[in-house]
Amino acid sequence: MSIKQVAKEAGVSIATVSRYLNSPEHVREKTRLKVQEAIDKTGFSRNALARNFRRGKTSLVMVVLSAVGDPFFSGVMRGIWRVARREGYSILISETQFNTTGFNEYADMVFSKQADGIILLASISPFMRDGGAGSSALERRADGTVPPVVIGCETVTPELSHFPSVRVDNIGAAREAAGHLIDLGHKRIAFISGAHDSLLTSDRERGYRAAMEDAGLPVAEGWVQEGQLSIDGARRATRELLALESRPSAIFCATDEMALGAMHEIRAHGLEIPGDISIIGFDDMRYAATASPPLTTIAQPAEEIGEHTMERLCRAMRGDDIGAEPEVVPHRLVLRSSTAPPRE
Amino acid sequence: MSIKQVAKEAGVSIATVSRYLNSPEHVREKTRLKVQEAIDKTGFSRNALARNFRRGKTSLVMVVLSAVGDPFFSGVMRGIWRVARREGYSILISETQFNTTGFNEYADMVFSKQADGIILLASISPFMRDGGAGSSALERRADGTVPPVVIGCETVTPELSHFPSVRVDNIGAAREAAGHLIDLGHKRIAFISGAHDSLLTSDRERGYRAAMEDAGLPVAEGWVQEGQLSIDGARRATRELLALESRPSAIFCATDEMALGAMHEIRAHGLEIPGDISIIGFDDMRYAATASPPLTTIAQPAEEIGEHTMERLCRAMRGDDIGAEPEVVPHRLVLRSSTAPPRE
DNA sequence: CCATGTTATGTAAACGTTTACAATTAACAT
DNA sequence: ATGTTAATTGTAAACGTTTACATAACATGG
Repeated sequence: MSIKQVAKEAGVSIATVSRYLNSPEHVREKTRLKVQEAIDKTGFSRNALARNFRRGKTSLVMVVLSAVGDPFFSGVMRGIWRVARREGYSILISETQFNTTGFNEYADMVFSKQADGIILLASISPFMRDGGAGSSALERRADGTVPPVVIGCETVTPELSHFPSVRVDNIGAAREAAGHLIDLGHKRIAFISGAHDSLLTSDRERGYRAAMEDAGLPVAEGWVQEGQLSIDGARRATRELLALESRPSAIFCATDEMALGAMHEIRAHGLEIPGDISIIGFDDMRYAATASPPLTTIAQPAEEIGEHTMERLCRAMRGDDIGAEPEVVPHRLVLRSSTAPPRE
Repeated sequence: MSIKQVAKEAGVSIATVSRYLNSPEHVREKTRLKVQEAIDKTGFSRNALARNFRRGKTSLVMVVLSAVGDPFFSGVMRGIWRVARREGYSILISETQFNTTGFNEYADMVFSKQADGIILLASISPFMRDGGAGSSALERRADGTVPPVVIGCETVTPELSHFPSVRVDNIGAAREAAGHLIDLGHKRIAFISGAHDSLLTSDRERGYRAAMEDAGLPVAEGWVQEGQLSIDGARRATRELLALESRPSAIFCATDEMALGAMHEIRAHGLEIPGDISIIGFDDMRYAATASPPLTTIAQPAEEIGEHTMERLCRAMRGDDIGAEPEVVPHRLVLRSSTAPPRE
């Protein structure tokens, strides 16, 4: 079962077996054969627990996301996996969903050697939730050590700005999305954001507001609604929007997920898309194209984001200094059929 | 940094510190205070690597699924997480997507202590891909040890039938779905399956065929198409179906994902759903309700499946004998607007 | 104050690797 | 042969915990 048995079986020392496993080129052909034979015979498989312990690394990377089900994240994940596999890492996933795990609890994971590094894809609180077990990683950085963390596709709060990120230019992209509606001739444009504390959508809201301002258009009372990043939330938000006396002729949803909800609600009211109301989303997730009508949206290069994020993290884990600058990847406006000039 | 430093700082032995961490009730109040103080002062956080090594368990469970993005799986994951968190496990996720990792490579993960147990949500090959590094877990079972594995929502091949599963009655449910179409008066009913080697959908196909046979309806040449479990695959399959001279008036898709693709293709041909063609899916994933028209489908209790699977695995990891019987959870036909009586 | 039982703490071994260093062997030129 | 160097193998310590066992401290009742 253990290296020791194999050594005995092969008539060599445990060091030789270990070497055979780690650098076979350093053991003589003849010995190699003996050892391999012993391994086959004993059915040995090296204890990863002991190995990782001895080497002081877990070979695990923790990925924190808000919802596994999100089709956009799944693209990012695929990119992460690709390089993880190449670099010999396994991926540990944590969903923040309802619980309010703070940043420090994740940082602690690397200090307590549960993972070698962390990728943050979700908005998490930069502060620890009170009552934590006396561990405060953010402060412990005083030791000089910063846990290897990379933030993918997420706006960074000032407190977390020590860490690098890989993302799209959310403000610019949102500006472009709103700009598209403005170019079509829309004047009454609403915005469905995430939650008020979601960093993810706050930059997009900023872009929306900037575009409106640039065009000299007002953002009327009630035109910015929270959609909770969910389908149902977006339906509620849309209902509010449709009840407004200055009902918008176009809605910019901060995520495709919410756009789907909005479209559903609009149809439920017997209105047409894009005839009565235009809709534009953000993410270009898998189901955007099969929506009816197919959804106009901003595409993010999900896999690329994943790959770059993981690559950067790998460098950080190797000990390289990767700085704290955000890496901006290109977005793209994807024109489909959910947007059109306003009717009037 | 280590327990040793804390011990020195607190003026106690390392055993006491360890006990303080694992069973504080066994250390005197006064000592507890000293130790806690020392921990705070040194900023100690216990090395999980060493701990797991010593205890011989990883506290990790590997979940194998075909695609993270699948909204149905994400429901299952949520259930798994809930009990994982409660039982102190973290979740390692592996996506089979393109690579053909076989069962043995996963079984090896528990023998090599990379994970304590495995949950299989995807169809994987029961055999090892050749060229594996001399490890054959399936044979090593001769040692009497069976790695703790539970199969969720998946039909089991004979080779894997040593392992328990938690799933819906796929045959019965598919029968019900096809039956619904038959009850509506459809006679020409097509079926879009997964891949030919996908265990997932083969039972559903069986149910479909059984229902057709029961009703004395023929399954004409070309009425069963492979949709590759993907949107695009389903679009291609649907295209084939629409080109048939005996064009079906209803299509039963083995998954909602494919149903979305089918609907998209049908609309692209200028046909109406359910007017010209009825569609029924399977899974009741999140986006089924927001499709246009909302999709009639078979709902599976995703979270419940996840919970039960994980619970059973926990028992297995604890060493209990959990048998190999499948646990069948209830499904439910969800009537929405994508099905209607045939026009003629 | 002693005997006794209970509870708290310390000592030291163990878990299965990896790896620095020492020791041996092989290879080769003299 | 003999020395010199390089390649291979062995010895043993180390990694940070947990835990069985031994010991010490304390409390209780006589």
